[in-house]
Amino acid sequence: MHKNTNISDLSISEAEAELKSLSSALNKANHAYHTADTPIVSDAEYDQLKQRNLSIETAFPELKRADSPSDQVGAPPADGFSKLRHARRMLSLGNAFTNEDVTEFDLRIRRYLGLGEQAALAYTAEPKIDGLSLSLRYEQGILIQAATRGDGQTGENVTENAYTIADIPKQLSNAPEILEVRGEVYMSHLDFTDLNSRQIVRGEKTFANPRNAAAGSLRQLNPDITRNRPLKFFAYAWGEMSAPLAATQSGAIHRLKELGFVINPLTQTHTTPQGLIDHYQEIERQRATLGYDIDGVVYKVDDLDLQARLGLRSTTPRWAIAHKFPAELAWTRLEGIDIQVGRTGALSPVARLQPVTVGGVVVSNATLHNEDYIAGLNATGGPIREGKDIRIGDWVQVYRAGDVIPKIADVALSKRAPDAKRFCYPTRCPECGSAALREESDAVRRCSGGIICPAQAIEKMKHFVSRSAFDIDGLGAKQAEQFYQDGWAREPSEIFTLRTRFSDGVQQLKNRDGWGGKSADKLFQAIEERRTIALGRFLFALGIRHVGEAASNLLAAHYGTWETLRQEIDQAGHLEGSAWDDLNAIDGIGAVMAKSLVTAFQQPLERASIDRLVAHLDIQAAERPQISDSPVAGKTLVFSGTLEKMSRAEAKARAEALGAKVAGSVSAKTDLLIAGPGAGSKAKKAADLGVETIDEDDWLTLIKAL
DNA sequence: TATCCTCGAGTTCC
DNA sequence: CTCGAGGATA
Repeated sequence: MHKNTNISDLSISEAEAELKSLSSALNKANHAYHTADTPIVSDAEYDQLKQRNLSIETAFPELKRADSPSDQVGAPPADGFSKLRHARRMLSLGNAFTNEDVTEFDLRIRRYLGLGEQAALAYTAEPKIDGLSLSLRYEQGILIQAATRGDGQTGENVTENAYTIADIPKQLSNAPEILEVRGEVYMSHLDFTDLNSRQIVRGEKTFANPRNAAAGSLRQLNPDITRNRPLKFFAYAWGEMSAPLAATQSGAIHRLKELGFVINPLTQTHTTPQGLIDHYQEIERQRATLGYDIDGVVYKVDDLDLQARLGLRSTTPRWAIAHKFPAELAWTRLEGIDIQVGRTGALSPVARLQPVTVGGVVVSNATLHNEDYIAGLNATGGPIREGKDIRIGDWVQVYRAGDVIPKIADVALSKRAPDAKRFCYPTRCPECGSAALREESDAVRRCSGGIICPAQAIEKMKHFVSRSAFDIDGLGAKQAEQFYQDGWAREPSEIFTLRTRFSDGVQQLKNRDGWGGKSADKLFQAIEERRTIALGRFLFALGIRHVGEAASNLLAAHYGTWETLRQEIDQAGHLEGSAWDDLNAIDGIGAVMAKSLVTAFQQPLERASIDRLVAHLDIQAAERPQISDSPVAGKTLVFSGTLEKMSRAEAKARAEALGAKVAGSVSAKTDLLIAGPGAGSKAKKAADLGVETIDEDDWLTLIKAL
C-alpha cells in the first residue's frame, strides 16, 4: 500500500495501481458491511480509504475507474442522488391496445425475420408490474450498484436503498462474473394501505397510490427510511453480462429464479398470438385479486438469438410489446379552456376540469391537442367523436393516455346545457396580440409574433437551458422564466453576461428569495462551465423549428465545426447551388428542415441573437465516428433480390452499424452488391459496371468475421 | 403515391 | 406519452 505517499509524488502507474487496490478494498468492506454483520474495517478506516480514493481521482481524473467507489456505495448524497450511466440502455416498450395490435406484432416480427406465418415462434407473457424499474449490478456475485431507469441512459444511484429490500439478493453464487439484473420495485396493496395509515398516525403526508409510494420510498436520501418501507422486487430482464444466462427468455428467467430472485408466477410461454391473448385475459381476470398493481401484459420473443437479430428501434426493442389493459375512465365537468403559447408559437388548448380521480391521481387539467380536436375532427377532417364537439360546461369523460397524460375520450351530449356555445378559437395570440395564423396543411394555429411575443421568448429560454441543450445546473425552466420576467436574461447570450452586466450580480442574486449564497455561486460556476459546448447541443439549443436533437447531431457530424456549418448554411441561403444540395443530401435532412435552418440563419433579429451568443462560447467540433476495423466501413452497399436469412431492413441496419452506407440502386459509386435470388436488373448493372457482387452467405461470412 | 418509421413539439402530475 | 409531420423507401 502507498497509503502515505503524497499524492503529488505518485507516478501515473502508481496512482492507477492504488486506485485499483482501493476499489477492491472498498468493495470488500462494503460487502462485509452489508451482507455479513461483521464489518472488516472501522467506519473511520472506511472513510479514510474513500477519501484517499477521491483525492487520487481528483489529481488524476483520467485514471478514474468505471467502477469507481466514489460513484457507488455510500456516495455522499449531498444534494440528491449521484448519477450512474447504464452499461446497456434501459428501454421502454411499445404498446398494444387491441388483440389486432397483438397479431400485428407477431406478423411484423415474422416479416422482419423472414419467417412464414406457419413457422414456429415462441413468446413469453408476463404481467407488467406498475412500479419503477431498477437495474442491479453484481460483480463477482456481489451487489455493488443499483440504479433507477432515469432517461434510459443515466439513472440515479440508489444502491444503499436497494440493500434494504428483502427480495433483492445481496450476494449470488454461481453467477456470471458481471451480471446486471433488471426488474420492477413495487409495493403490495396491503403494505400500501398499512403504510398510509402509519403516515396518518405520524402526521405525514399519504401517498396517492402504491406506485407513488414505491417511488417515494426508493428515492429516500436516508436508507433507514427506505428500510422501513415494505418494498418488493420482481426480476424480469438483464443488462450487461459476462456470460449469457440461457438461450431463451424463459430459460433466463428460470436461471434468475435459481440465483435467488423473485420472478412473477404468472410468467408463461406461448407459441401463438391467440395463446398470448388467452393468457392476457386470464391475467385480467385475476387482476383485482393479485394484491399488487399491474397495467398490462408484456410479450417477448423467447429465443434470445432472434431477439438479438430483431434488435432495437430508437427507444424500444422490436422483440417485445406491452399489451395494456383498458384505461380507467372518469366523468367530470369541463370548467374552461385556456390557450398556451409554445416555443414555436403554437397555440395549444388546455382543458380546465373539475378535479376528478382517474387511476389513483387527481386530474384537473387535460390536453385538448388542437383546434380540430375540440371541434371533434381528426387530422384528415373526419369525425373522431361522431359529431361531438367539446363545449365549456360539458360533462366529459377523462382517461390518462399511457397512464400519464390526461385526455378527453367522450362528451355527454344528453347533459349539455341547451345554451352551451361552441368554443371560439382565438385568431390572435392571447399573450402578445399578434395574428395567430393557421397554414392550410397544418393542424396547429401559430402566433406570428416571433421573438416579439413574450410567451415564445420565455419558452425559447426554457428550451435553451433544458436537459438536452445547455443543461445549466441551477438554471431550470423556473429560473429561466424568472430571469426573463425580471429582465435579467431575455435572450440566451444574456445568460453569459449576467455576471458582468451587474457589477454586483452575485450579491443581487443572493438577496432574492430562494437563492442562498452558495446556490448563487454555484450557478455562476455552472454558467462558466457551459461556455464550452458541443456543436450538436449548441445547434439544438437554438430551437430552430424542425431542427431537433437528432437533426442537430446529424448536422454537427456532417459539418464538423461551427465555422464550417455557418459558412455552408449561409451559402445555401439561395435554396440552390452546391451548399444547398450538400445540405439536402445529408441522410435524415429533407427540404423542410433545410429550409427552416437556412431561413433562421437569414432572419436579421434571430441571426444577430445567434451571433451575440456565439461570441461568448467555445463551440467544440463534433467527433466523426470512425468504424475502421470493419471490412465494409465507409463503403457503399446495395442489397438486391430476396434475402433468405434476414430481412432487408435488418440487413441494412447491420450494415450501417458497421459503418457502411446502404444505397437503393447500383451506380458507379457502389462498392459492393449483395444479391439474393431474383436479383435482376441490379445484378446486370453491377456486372456492367464491374461492381463486386456476392451472395447472402458470403455477406454473412463477411460480417460474422468480426 | 402510399406506407413505414422516426422525430419534434406538445402535454400532466409527482 | 401521443399526435402529426418529415423523410426514406418501394
